[in-house]
Amino acid sequence: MDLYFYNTLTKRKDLFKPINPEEIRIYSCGPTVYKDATIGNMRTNIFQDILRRVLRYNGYKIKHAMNITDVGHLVSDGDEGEDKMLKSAREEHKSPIQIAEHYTKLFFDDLKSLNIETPEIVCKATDHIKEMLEYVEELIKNGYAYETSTAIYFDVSKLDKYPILTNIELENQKAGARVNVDPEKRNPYDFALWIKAPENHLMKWNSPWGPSYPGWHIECSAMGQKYLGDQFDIHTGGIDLIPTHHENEIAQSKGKCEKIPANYWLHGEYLLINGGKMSKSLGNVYLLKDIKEKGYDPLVYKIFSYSCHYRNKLNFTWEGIDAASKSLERLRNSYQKNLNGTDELPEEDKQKLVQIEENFHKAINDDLNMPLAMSFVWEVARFEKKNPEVANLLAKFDTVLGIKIDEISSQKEDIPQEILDLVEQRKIARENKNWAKSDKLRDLIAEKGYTVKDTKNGMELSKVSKGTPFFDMLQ
RNA sequence: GGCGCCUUAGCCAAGCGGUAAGGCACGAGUCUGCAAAACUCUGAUGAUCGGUCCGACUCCGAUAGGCGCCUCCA
Repeated sequence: MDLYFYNTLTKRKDLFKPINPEEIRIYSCGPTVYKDATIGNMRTNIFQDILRRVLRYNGYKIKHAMNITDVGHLVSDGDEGEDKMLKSAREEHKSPIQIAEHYTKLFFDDLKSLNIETPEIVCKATDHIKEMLEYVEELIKNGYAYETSTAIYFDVSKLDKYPILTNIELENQKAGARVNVDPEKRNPYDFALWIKAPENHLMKWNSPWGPSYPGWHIECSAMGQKYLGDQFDIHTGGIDLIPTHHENEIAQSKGKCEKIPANYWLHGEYLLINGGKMSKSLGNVYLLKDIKEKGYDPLVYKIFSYSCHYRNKLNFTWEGIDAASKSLERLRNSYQKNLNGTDELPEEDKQKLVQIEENFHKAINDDLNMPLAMSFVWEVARFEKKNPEVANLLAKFDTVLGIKIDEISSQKEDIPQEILDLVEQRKIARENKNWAKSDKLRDLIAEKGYTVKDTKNGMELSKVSKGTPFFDMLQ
């Protein structure tokens, strides 16, 4: 089945044609590990995960590289200011390496919680200083870079066209309006490839230009080329990376080998909080931890993100999380019911399932249209006949969704004896048709964080955790 | 100043030039001692105005409101 991606490079949906159908090569701009990853960052990681899963659903093998930026970007100014890694290090009284290790671990913990696959290649910037230096030297050799008293700059005027990802005319831009432009730069839009370190700079390496450290964009170019080659299939990142980071990666690659590094550039939109941007100053930054602490299964956030296309802004609200929580619970419920279902599936129904699967496949292949795909997931989840074949289809869909649809809630032995006693008492009360006592016990159990329900098959007990179904049957 | 995006039922949110997917919530019902769960049913003419067209939510223009980028940011 044809696969389409909206390509920032061409500004339209393009049919996906792999360079080598045997292996799709992808590069994703990963985290800068100097602070907690927010749920906004995670939205982008979820989008990248869906991309992987959809490619695999289509039978492709993948070689996916993601960088860990452990030598900081600059804090604020164009090419100056304190390094972010160093700032965190100073504030938290740790070494830059400790900071990087700490936040790298937290980042991967979040990915794990969200059932996001780890890329085949995870590469740290500080492990590739040599490759970066070689890259810069080559740019100088090719005439695309020059040295000033403070840095090595990329000369954008040497390119046939800059920028190419956006339609802006540089003359109309207010370069330097908010940032002081280094007077030694040849063009205001020249960016630093390599920066000469001040005396007391913590992270620095020896180079032909003395103790110094890399600029922001060079790491992705160097590592992308090392692991995926001069040209690979797909490059991804957040939408904010378009005008600067990705533009400059393209510039670097053109300067080095006259090629645009990737054929398809996919960008994920922002997550909004109450209709606006998430920012520390507004105090509306949420972490995955915050969602967990409210008792939600972290995968609830994943479902939540499927309600909106990755190229549209998604507004985060707790109401939305609550809705997603119900959805996750119901989908898992449906899976279990179908797994244990004994309804016959007539040929007609089997045909229907085949048709729905095709619709699902078409939706995910149309630029990862998850909201539409979810509507077909629901069609299956709400299928009238309950049969393991229906469960199998849900499981197949879950290879894309990654919501652990086959997960059931905690085991009986996790339930405290106190609760089990109350349940037993209630059972006796019900047998004696003492409804008043029975209801009172149910309230008491609820107060202690458990929910008890009466079904035809007996009582169901579950911990009140949001997103997991009620499947602890107590006979 | 420049570039760009968005506005669909209470909320979240798709597709589509030919009379609006889905999820959550609400309401009604089936079931149940009750409740819960499950299942069934139920709602929008598409920010406003104008144009093109046999026909527009879907194209074009204008207006209003909201948002993003041009600086580090997913």
